[in-house]
Amino acid sequence: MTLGGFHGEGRPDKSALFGIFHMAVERYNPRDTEPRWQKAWDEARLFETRNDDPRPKYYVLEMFPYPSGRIHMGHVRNYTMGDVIARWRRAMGYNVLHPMGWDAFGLPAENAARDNKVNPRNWTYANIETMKGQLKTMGLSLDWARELATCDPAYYRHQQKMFLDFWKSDLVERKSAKVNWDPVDMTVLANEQVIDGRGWRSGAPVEQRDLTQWFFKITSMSEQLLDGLETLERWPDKVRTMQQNWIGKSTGLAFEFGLKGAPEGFDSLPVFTTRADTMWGPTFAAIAADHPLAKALAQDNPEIAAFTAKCRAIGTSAAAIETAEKLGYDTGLKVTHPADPDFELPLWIANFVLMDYGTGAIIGCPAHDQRDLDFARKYGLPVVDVFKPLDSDASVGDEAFTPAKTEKVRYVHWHGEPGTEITCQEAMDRTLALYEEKGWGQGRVQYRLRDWLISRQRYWGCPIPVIHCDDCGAVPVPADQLPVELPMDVTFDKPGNPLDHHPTWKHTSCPNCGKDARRDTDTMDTFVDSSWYYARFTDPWNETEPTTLDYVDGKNGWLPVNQYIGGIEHAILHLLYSRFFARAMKATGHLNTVEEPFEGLFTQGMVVHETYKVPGEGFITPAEIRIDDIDGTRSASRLSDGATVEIGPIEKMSKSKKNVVDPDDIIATYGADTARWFMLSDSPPERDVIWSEAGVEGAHRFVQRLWRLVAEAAPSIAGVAAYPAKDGPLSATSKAAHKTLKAVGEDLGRLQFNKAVARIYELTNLLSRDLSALDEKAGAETRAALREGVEFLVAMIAPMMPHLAEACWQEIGGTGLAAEQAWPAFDPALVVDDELVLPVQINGKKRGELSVPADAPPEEIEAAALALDAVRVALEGKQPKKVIVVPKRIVNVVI
RNA sequence: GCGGGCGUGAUGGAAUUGGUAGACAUACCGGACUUAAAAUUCGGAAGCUUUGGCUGUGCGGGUUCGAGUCCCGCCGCCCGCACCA
Repeated sequence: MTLGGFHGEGRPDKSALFGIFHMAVERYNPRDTEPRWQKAWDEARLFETRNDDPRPKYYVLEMFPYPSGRIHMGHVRNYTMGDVIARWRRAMGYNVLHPMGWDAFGLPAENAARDNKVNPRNWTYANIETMKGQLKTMGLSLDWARELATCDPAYYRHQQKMFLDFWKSDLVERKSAKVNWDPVDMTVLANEQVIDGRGWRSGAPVEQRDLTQWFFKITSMSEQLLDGLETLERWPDKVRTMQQNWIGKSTGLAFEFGLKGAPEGFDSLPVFTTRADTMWGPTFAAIAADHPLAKALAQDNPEIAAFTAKCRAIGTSAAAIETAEKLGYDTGLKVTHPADPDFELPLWIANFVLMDYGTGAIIGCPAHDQRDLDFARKYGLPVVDVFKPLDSDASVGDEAFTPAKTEKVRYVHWHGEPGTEITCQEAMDRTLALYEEKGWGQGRVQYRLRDWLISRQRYWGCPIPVIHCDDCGAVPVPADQLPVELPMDVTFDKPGNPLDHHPTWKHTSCPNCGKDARRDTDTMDTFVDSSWYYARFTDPWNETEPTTLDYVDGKNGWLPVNQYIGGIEHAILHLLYSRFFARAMKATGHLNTVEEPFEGLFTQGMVVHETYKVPGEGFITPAEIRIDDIDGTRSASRLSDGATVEIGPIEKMSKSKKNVVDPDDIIATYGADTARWFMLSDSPPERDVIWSEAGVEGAHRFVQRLWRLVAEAAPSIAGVAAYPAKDGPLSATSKAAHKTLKAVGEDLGRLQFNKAVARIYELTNLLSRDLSALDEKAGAETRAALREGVEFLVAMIAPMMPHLAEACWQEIGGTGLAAEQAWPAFDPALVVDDELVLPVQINGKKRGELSVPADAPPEEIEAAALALDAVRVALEGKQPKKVIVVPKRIVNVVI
């Protein structure tokens, strides 16, 4: 299972050397040819895109990488898919924008700086250099002239400007809030970056802290972000659903309880409920442990203080929440119902009420809410049925009655006539109308989405361009002082924020009053950087503005991105932030019209690989082992000493499992085309692909086979004009070629690369039979038809295996570069069959076949089917009950 | 718990959206070539079978002339969200 071996040197194999079969054709040697073609593309500047090109535009973008050091197989898969689309659209006549850049800010650079005493900037740029070199070996058709790095002041100066513009437009806010603190990364995190109560990078349980921080007011666009999802027809439903859930819209009734005996300043208690129809069934009210009223009560009641402390101690982790029992503390206070001041309820503090959602206070209606019921049963609170099923008079036991809102029920305890049978929705609507009319409450829309916390107590990020003055407060850095650049002389030897530790950087004067003042030492969340890079690519040369309105969107502009490709892990984070940013940029004049930045989104699956373990020692890499397969039983051993190796489960490639395959090794051994072809074959692109040595070998065999096929045929078809065979023995081949061309185009349009690959295999199998029969005696028509077939094949592989396509194109004497050739047009007349083979069924089971002209009338087909031997035998001279003829599909004789 | 997706040979997966199930590939087996292997090339292969067929797309029903595909009920796996009032 070594990656080196016999392929590497590209020496011709023996059969070719001795000319056993056809003329001697040397093995295709990608290591030699691929760099040559890459150079040819560069010199021809084929992939540099002009903004003023009049052809229709197509913008293909893959999520740009974090410069971690080296590219991995996930990048190879992602960028191969994007490149296929880019090259194919180019061949279709579009002016294609296909740029690449670097998501270059982030914590790993700081960790590297701390551990290896290097500057984060130098570390980052060194990684960019390496990875750019790796991407170049993949043969991607990228416009490197537009390359950008988010850590470049030339980029982040515009981000600082937009931050200030957003602030002016009331889209930014500095506020004190309970925030997520990651104790390992020593910074705050946005809600979206906390997964199961842990930091998304560090995995450490986050703590809640009250801090004053900068927020983007993404909640001001909740409704637009939700509505916009409807328009994203070329997004996966899964991602749309996830965003919908994240925004979490709910509609209901907002009202206020009256408060009796509460501390000074607490006259009423605002509450939100989605079940207005249950307003006559509550038996208690409850507030969160962090509710201001609970805090006030805790101040002079040690028991309450102890209880609220206990609630907080349970923590926020998923496991803790799942096992947590409902806990409550009766405050002794009473609340009064908005519709009837004499209707009093006890006020509890309960651990299952969240301060983050709604108002942090609930109305407890046990009969129709499971949580409330559990709580009521535990503390012996009454349970009052508001409505019952139509067919039963039973009261609620230990299971709350929570029918769908559209279900009709019988209301027994509400403001209307008892016994009314209506749907819950109807009852809610009526209650809401009544409450609004009487002034007891109002309809309200509630969202789960929180504002986007962007402050990070880190060094390697975009500085927040704000100066804090004791007299003037937070003051924007004046435009002529932008960018606020990061200092280079920083140390990472003590924990915390290096910008804060820097001896001089933060000290400045107030732009307003001139007094001594301090710079904001926080930097922006790196998701801010990636929220607008797609717009910057449209004119990265603009020094004065983030975008150039003529080019960014609108009539002659690029946005929205026509096809965006990346991992599902950004379903909420990056994609939601970017959608917000586009709207904010439009609101501040940095975009003309576009609100949705990504018209088409594709989320590709992961690259996974078997894991290997030496018992007692741990994981080892695929390169260190060999696999033996004896009668279908696979076993593995270590190359160095023959030790037994356990073959473990297939998992996402990761350093810790050591199941990674280095793209450099693969490209050095097999070439970029093999790696690209393998990534596109077999697995549907949205699913995980299992990287296997056998699979790569198979892909490589096809590269060699196709090359041999074309090279051997070249002398016979070079200089021949391509023309399809309309009749004769080759007409079937020509038809297959045109059909394949049509189908592959359709597959590529839907990003179904695996299907396109399978069709190309089929055509190759067909052509190889015809080509091996080709000799000097072949007629002009045969040569023309085969020439066309080969040309189609080259055109179809060109987006996927661009180097091999160039080599083949050159071999058959094509002019110019394959990368510049137009996608061929199929002949509509050749993709329809004039003779069809119809399956003939008897009672739904296939019993024969029938060859008929495509335009044969159904009666004729029926007659022919009935004349078949198999049918005649089955009929035994009787009449069929029914004969179904589905044109171009099937005949079914029912007996 | 809620929401979404999936279940097809040894394996990855096709199946024109209700019309020949298993395309194509991987692995495997056999022939040719070779001293031998690799490479190449040709061929085989869902299962059972009394050779006429029968069974077969997680399981059980249903609709239909016809179901991998649609409907109902289960089972299993994956993903997302979750004490969201």
